[in-house]
Amino acid sequence: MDNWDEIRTAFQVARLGTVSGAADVLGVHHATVIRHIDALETRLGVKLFQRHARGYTATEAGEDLLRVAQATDDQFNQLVGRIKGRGASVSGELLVTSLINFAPAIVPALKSFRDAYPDVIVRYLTDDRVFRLEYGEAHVALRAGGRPNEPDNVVQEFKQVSIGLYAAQSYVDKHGQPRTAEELKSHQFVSHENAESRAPFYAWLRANVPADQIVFRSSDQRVLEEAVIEGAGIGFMSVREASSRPDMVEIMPPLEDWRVPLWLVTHVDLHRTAKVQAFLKHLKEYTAELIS
Amino acid sequence: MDNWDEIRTAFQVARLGTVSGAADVLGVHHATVIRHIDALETRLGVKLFQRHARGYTATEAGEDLLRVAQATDDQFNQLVGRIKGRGASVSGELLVTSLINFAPAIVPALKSFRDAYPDVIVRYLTDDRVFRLEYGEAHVALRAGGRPNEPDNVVQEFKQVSIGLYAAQSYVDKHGQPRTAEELKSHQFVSHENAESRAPFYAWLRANVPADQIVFRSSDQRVLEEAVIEGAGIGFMSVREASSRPDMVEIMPPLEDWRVPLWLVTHVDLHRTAKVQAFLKHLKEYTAELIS
DNA sequence: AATGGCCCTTGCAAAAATACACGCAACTTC
DNA sequence: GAAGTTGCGTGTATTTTTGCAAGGGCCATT
Repeated sequence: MDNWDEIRTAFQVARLGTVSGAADVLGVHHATVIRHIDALETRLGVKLFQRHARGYTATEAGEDLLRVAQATDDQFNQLVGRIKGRGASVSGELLVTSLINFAPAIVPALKSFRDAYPDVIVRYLTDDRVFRLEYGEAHVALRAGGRPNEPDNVVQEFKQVSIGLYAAQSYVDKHGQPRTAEELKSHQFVSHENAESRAPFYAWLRANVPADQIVFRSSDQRVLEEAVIEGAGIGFMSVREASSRPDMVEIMPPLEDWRVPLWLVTHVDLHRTAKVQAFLKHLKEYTAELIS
Repeated sequence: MDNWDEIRTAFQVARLGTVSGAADVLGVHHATVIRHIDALETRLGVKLFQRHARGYTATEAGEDLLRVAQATDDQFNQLVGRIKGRGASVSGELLVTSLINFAPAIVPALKSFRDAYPDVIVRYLTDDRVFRLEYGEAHVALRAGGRPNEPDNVVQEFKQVSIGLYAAQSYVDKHGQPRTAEELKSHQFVSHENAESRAPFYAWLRANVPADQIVFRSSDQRVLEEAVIEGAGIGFMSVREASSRPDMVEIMPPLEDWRVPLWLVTHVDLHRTAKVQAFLKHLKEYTAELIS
């Protein structure tokens, strides 16, 4: 059955009993209604209406169509109500994604958001791969590093994470605390597996510390943090993370250059929706206590 | 929600995930599909799909539409199946109408028809007024007298009822049996209330018997028959009806002129349907034993 | 019996929807 | 990485659909 519009036309004719009445309701010309009915009957090979001087009377087939189309009309009206309401209200699912590193900061924000909008079901996805907003994999993504520039994505600068150089108290007890840039070069370091990491603080490390002093490498940031905490060497850590731990020793004051910008990214098609806007607003207001 | 076709288009896009695929299924150009989606989204004010290089991915609203439209598609397909099946098979209601006089003849035919087609529900309507086929009041009408000539009605000649002039044995016992036309004029007659009745045998009566000899009148044919049977006077009765009663005396042999033609009338919109055709065929085959 | 109103029907012109064609971007494969 | 495939986006021409207006039938009322 192609051409649902003809069914809709026939529905109104069956409901109202006249072609003229249906034409008025549908906002089209009488002739159009007649042509729709004729086309539908021809395609079905069955008369849907009996024509007479006072209008159109539905046959059994027409009555059957009336019942089905009435249900359809109701369903569609409800659908439109839901869709329009969904656009205006904050409900349904909210898919947020980030690197796993940000989970400790994001999760409380999500919890708080859910408290504010109990109709929302939160799904927070983390993975090493970058989720593709344009495939509908996420509504909001938190990205770090260089400004994302995918087309069709709306990018907002969110915050900058201050990064400092730290060692565990146990490391300092054992190896001493470097005081000058020259002393640094003889210390042991923890760093990222990928030597060409684009992060500015890793670039700084490559420039200021011999490669053979980097004694512990991993591809996972959480592993690197653990290594520093365990005293395996000197390494980078967010200021916020380090200050929440009692036994971290700041080796150098954080440099401007080391700061990592964070970006909130949404797909352009979803950016305007009330739900996404509400979440972005909530996240920014929550920001005071935010981000490791 | 106007434009159900756009919902159908969106349904296929949501189902298949690509505009091109939907266009193939729908048998239209992919540009048409894009325009439908754009129009629908503009009207709703909500994005139904996220566009990306691999196709279209449904948003929440799109998913909702998909579910509703899938149900609608199923409903419509079932509807088409029922309607086409109804056209081809013999089922549903069959509305037959006639004057009450023919009930004794019609009812057995209807019974036999129902035995042959058990899926049919028979409704047999009788009334003094003429049922209007064009309003869908009946599928098949049995009419007597002059050939019906309403437009849009298909008229078939069915049978002719032979009418004779009869009296009850009790009447003959009391008043004797007239042998000549002259003797007839002094007998008592039962006739129709409406003196101008167009039936040819009543015209004959008016021409051959003085009005004041018509001593019993009624507007109901069944009453007139009862009157004749009770011996109230001489009256017309179908040959078949009279011959089924033992105590009827034929006053005159039936004249050619008195024969009443019967007509089977159907509305042109219904005449071609299998159900009506089956009934007409059945009725004609049943005709051997038919019609009082 | 005549008349006005309502409604359907049909030919023709205008308008709208559609197909076509080309361009572009992303992904796949060799 | 270069060529091929797939799929979307948009301007233009064509086809289809629609609106218009005149015609005719039926019904109810006068």
